[in-house]
Amino acid sequence: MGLTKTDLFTKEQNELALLAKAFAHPARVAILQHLLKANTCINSDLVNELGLAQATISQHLRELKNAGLLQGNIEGVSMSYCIHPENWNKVKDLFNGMFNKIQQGAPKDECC
Amino acid sequence: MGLTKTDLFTKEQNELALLAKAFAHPARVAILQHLLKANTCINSDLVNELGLAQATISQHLRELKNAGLLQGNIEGVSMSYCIHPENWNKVKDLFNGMFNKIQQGAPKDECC
DNA sequence: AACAAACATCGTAATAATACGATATAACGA
DNA sequence: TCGTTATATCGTATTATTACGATGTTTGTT
Repeated sequence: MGLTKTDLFTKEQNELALLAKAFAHPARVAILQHLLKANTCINSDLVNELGLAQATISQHLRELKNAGLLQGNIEGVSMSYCIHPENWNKVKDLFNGMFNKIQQGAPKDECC
Repeated sequence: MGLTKTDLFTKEQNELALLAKAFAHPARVAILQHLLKANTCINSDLVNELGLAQATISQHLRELKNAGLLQGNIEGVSMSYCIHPENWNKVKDLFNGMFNKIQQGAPKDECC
């Protein structure tokens, strides 16, 4: 036990869950929000900004990159990160595909 | 260590992360998708639908309820769950507030 | 070449999440 | 009342996440 049963679910369900997991830590939300403002940043910017250790920031950046939300470019001695625009919009559409499935004028006493 | 440093982040960042965590498991995504279609369901529906144990489904339902995404009503001997419409729309707006902050016509070589 | 700056990765301790059997509770029907 | 049905909760084994010091690697500088 303790292991998510991935095979029980659809590809879309697993994909959505993995993406949500990328957003599921305040440090990663903070990194994304910082990037939305600043466009670009490096590891040490975030260490100063957030107050977490360098190794911790690096780990969060890797997870965001693995999820496809960020891309990184070598910029001299440092690593420049930014949001991956295409993927960002795909993720946005994927979430909204779910968010918008709700019936707005739902029958009043259908449920709760 | 191993404990998220909530105090380092803003209220919004922590709130977004908590909500994302609710979406961060394929079983919970599946439950939400089922509810978007069926409007209403009970625990045992989901046990049949998803193939997880009753206790596991109950646990996932509680997490979705705690996150404010679901509401539940006693319906005779069973518990009827549905999506919480107001909160659902609030969550949608919260996520889109982030998703839409990206500059669409971003400068080409600004970053990556 | 030697040093510094910027990161990534490793190792690991602490904590959280996942899954489910077992058990408790509450409502309905015979 | 007694049994059945539907769930919630408890306990717990397993796995995943989080955080950071230590160390390695790469690039630029003197």
